[in-house]
Amino acid sequence: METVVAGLRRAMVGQRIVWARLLTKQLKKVNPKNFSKLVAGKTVCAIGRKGKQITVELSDGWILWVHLMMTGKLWLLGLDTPETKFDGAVLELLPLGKKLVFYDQRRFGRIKLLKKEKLASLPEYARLGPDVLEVSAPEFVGRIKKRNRVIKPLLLDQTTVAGLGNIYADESLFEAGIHPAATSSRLSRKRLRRLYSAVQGVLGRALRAGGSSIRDYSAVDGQRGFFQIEHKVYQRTGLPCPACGGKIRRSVVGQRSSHFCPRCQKK
DNA sequence: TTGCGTGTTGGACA
DNA sequence: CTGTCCAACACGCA
Repeated sequence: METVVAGLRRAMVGQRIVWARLLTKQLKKVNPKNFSKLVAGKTVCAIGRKGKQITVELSDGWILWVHLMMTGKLWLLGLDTPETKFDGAVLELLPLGKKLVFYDQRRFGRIKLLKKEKLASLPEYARLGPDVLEVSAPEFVGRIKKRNRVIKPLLLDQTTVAGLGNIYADESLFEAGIHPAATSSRLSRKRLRRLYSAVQGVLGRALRAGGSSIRDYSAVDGQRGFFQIEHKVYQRTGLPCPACGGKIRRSVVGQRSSHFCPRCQKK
């Protein structure tokens, strides 16, 4: 996410949108036919991110808000790149000479067009806890400690902390030696501080490696597979634990698959 | 052929 | 407050 946003920011800020097209019917208040009229001629003045939500701020105070969900992508592609049936929105940028494409195979992703001052009251935005890359250790520990929930789903709950997904949650819990089904309120502050360090360490390494952690995740230019992160437990069911050599197990916790080492990770 | 699993979230319901 | 089930959707894979 952060890598995607950084790439978009580098390329898009200051660019003028000369043409746009909306192909999804998601924007109930915006007629697809008027979409281009609403955004064309505007300049991109900033790209923001909180948790997994991305904002493209335009020069007239409107914001294009995007959540990529499972399979959404934001790509900067050559103007001659053919359209696909999974393109949800397209913005043509000059003088860059590329188009920003919101591509989403499974169509879970969401986009909205709203005034800047309405962002804070957007329910899904207002709900978010502090961004995981900005939260302090004491706040992280406090927010988890005061809840009485299974730790893995609590980490995935974006109101706890915004930005953690299934892969990094599994990797972080492994790094911290905490079982995904452990109860949040029963974890000692010491272990939660260790979890905080693990989260920051895992995310820091991922960022330094270029951000992508999965096979078909792609950089903004659509090139794929450049930066592969070695997962220690995620989708390594049955393989040896990198720490103790025991078998990594998979179980479902809070309706999401979880990968962990039963020997290294305790409740 | 069929069913399962996949990076996410929100709503209904107990 | 907490947990569970399901839905949105397309596709790879055994």
